[in-house]
Amino acid sequence: MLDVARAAGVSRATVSRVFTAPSSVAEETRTKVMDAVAQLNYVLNSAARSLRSGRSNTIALLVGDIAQPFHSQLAKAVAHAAEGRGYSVLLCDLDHSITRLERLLESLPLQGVDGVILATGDDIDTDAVRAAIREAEERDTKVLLGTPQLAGIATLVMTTDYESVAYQATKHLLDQERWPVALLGGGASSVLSPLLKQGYLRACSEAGRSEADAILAVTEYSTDAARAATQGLLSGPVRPEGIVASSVSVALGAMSALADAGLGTPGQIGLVACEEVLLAEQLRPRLTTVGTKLDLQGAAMADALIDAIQGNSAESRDWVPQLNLRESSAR
Amino acid sequence: MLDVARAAGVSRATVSRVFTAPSSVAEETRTKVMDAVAQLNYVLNSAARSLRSGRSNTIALLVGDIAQPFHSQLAKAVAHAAEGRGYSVLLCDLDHSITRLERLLESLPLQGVDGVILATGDDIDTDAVRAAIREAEERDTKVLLGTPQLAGIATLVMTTDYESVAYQATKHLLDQERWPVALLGGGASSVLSPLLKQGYLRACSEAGRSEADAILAVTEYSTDAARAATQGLLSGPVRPEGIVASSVSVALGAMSALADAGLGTPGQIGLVACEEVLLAEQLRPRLTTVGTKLDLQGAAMADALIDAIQGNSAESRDWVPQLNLRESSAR
DNA sequence: CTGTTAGCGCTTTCAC
DNA sequence: GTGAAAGCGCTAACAG
Repeated sequence: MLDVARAAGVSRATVSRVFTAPSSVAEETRTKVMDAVAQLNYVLNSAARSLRSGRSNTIALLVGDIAQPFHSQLAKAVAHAAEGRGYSVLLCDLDHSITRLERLLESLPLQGVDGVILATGDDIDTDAVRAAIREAEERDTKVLLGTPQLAGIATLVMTTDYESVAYQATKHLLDQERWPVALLGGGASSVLSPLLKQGYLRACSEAGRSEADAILAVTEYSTDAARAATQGLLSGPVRPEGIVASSVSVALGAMSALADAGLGTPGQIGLVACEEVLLAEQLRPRLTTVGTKLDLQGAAMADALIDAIQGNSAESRDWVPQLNLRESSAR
Repeated sequence: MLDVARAAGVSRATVSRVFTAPSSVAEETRTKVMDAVAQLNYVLNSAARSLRSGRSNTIALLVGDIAQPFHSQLAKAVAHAAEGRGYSVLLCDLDHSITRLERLLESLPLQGVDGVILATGDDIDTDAVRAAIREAEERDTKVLLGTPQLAGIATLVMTTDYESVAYQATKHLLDQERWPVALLGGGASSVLSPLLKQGYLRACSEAGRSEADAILAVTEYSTDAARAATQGLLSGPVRPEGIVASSVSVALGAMSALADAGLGTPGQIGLVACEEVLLAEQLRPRLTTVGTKLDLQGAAMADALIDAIQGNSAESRDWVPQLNLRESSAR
């Protein structure tokens, strides 16, 4: 830095200012410095910068499972938005482990990340997590929650309205005169389950169907479990004409079971998944979904978090999902 | 740190040594320090540490497209292995842009990452990339290449033998007495294409099929393009009895076209994909693949890179893929 | 608008 | 086996 300063005939402080507060430096001086920087191929040392300023220009992205399309698409959007604003993204895969989450939430702020995005559908409401989030915020590490849980506790929340997701999915099938319609998924590990159930039941009752006739096929969020559950449904006393799958994995299980039962062709049993991912377009039949645009939502998450970090006002937001009509629910 | 030192009745230097070279500190002193650390809830400041030591305990993972299952599964494995060794992972999505790659390769080493894993199948052989890798190595930032390209240039290379992938996939179909067998995919943007083609042709010629009878259905690596290409194949003069799809996306396109043509049921046209991902198990028909175990390969990548960073001997390796027999190629 | 100054918290010789 | 001392490269008051 001293070399640059000398080459430009200024002090190191001025060189620093050119990077941190360009507007506070005279136009002319700035160009001189920039020239010297270019000439000497100078780059700021980020470690020194972090040490001195207390900011690392790094955010951590914590996801339930990066191998899931939903999370990897979200990660992509977050990474691009962050890069655009000069931030690096630390990838932390929780692998559905709450212990790991607690550990990360405790260590990351001390590690020096400026912010954390927490995106998972898993149940994470423990004392340790609450305490860690509170501590993080006290240490001036901003936390953005991408889950309906713990909403009050973090400065920023950016969730999807999952009640509406299931409502729209169910209503769509009911509007096609399908009945019964089953809700598939909703294992206890996910905090989305009760929300999806609410939306499902609301659509049912609005359509004049009693709760007693509703079919809640509770199953874990794995494809295998969902396939088995669907098989049970198909061979049960009342075969559903529509299925609302709580995730894409679950929908894949349902599709398998339908295909095995010779019901794979669109038009017979309607299927809607409660997540919008690229894969939906690549399957056959193409999968109807209800969900938000992940690229927009991910970018908004990064932007909001970085705004908060930089002291700009940032707004929490509840995202309204949309129906993406495709073949799997064609009439 | 001073607090800890005082509480333990030692100097700051000793506290530091407890973290950096525990074996150089007397057993007794070490426990005293550890106790003080626990008591005071002390954590090393990573920025200061990086500044002073010149190491950041951070590696960057550059992937062609994190939204692709192949890359997100790899990322998961890398993240876990790195975490286990005390390293953080910076996620960089190239989004298939070589400009972005060049920029990252130039900036990351200066940013202070200790190592870089570059995993993409795209063609990245430009002067700028070669220069950037060389410079990175000169700056003591280790580079691990997860691509068959530029092999000589980086200290570490960890590739999959894609010639063998296509060879095995093709041979598997030929062994089932299927003919003709088409190779689907292989657009010019991917450096894997020529390797896959080689393996495919080798299997054909070993089975006594002449190159003239081979079917190379060149298409981009997108599902839509692959579907169209498969449709062309099915309505062409010689309908193939087997298809080797160069990626899962391509295989999805082929599956769509087969389903549309009423050939979706296993047993009619055999399909094998040249990547092993979790999704293969979730589809119906389940997709036969040839590929390596991504969790092992990703972990090995992280381990090798970190070994190299830490000055331990690290070995490059060419991974031998395996056939994962599933329904899509059932007889 | 620019320079001076005083560290940020840690590691690492070098003595002892 | 441990301590003293000297910075790593940068930023942020504070003057001017």
